[in-house]
Amino acid sequence: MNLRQLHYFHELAKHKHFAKAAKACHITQPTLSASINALEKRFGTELVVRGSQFVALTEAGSIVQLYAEKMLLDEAALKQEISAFTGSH
Amino acid sequence: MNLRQLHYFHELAKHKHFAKAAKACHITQPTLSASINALEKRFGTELVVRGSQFVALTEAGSIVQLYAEKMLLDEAALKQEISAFTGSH
DNA sequence: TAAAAATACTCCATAGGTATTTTAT
DNA sequence: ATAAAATACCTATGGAGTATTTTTA
Repeated sequence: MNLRQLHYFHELAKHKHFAKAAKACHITQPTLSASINALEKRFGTELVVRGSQFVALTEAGSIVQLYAEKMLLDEAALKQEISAFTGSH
Repeated sequence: MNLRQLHYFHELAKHKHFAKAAKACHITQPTLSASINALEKRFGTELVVRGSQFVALTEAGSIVQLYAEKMLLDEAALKQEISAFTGSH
């Protein structure tokens, strides 16, 4: 599990479409698929329901989404604080 | 920037000693050094003061430490929630 | 049958290690 | 002199891509 995977997962949860999420992440669809698969393997549970008209999150997926959002906001805030710091010196 | 780097950094901030922190992370000292260097390069600022009797954090390093602690706790909580979830089904 | 995701590969970047050197006590 | 961190080098894993196949609406 890493922040990149959480970012990709968050975009997938938002778009509910692998190819569109991949485009938003500036990567290809197979790369996004592989990343989501790796995350599911790591957690030992499926995070998305595949094969229907739209992609839905599983219960576990919803939990991941909540934490992903929070942690990605923290990541952005940290980068912001550090860049502001370096900029002022 | 990734969670692994934040974990290593957090252990370094705790131990104030590269070799001891590396041991706590179950990696070697050069690997920890490289990871910290990569983090500093990414942020464009030094995070630790080197070359004295003890390792101190820079101002930027203190900010990183705060976020690292928070994000690592979130990571642990997420893993916990997911494992509890998978365990119950 | 068309679109969406999965699969099968290939390639490169980076995280890891061991051995060694440099640098301060 | 010794201990701590840096550097040099090598290896392996994993994240990226392209091309293709499978699947389902």
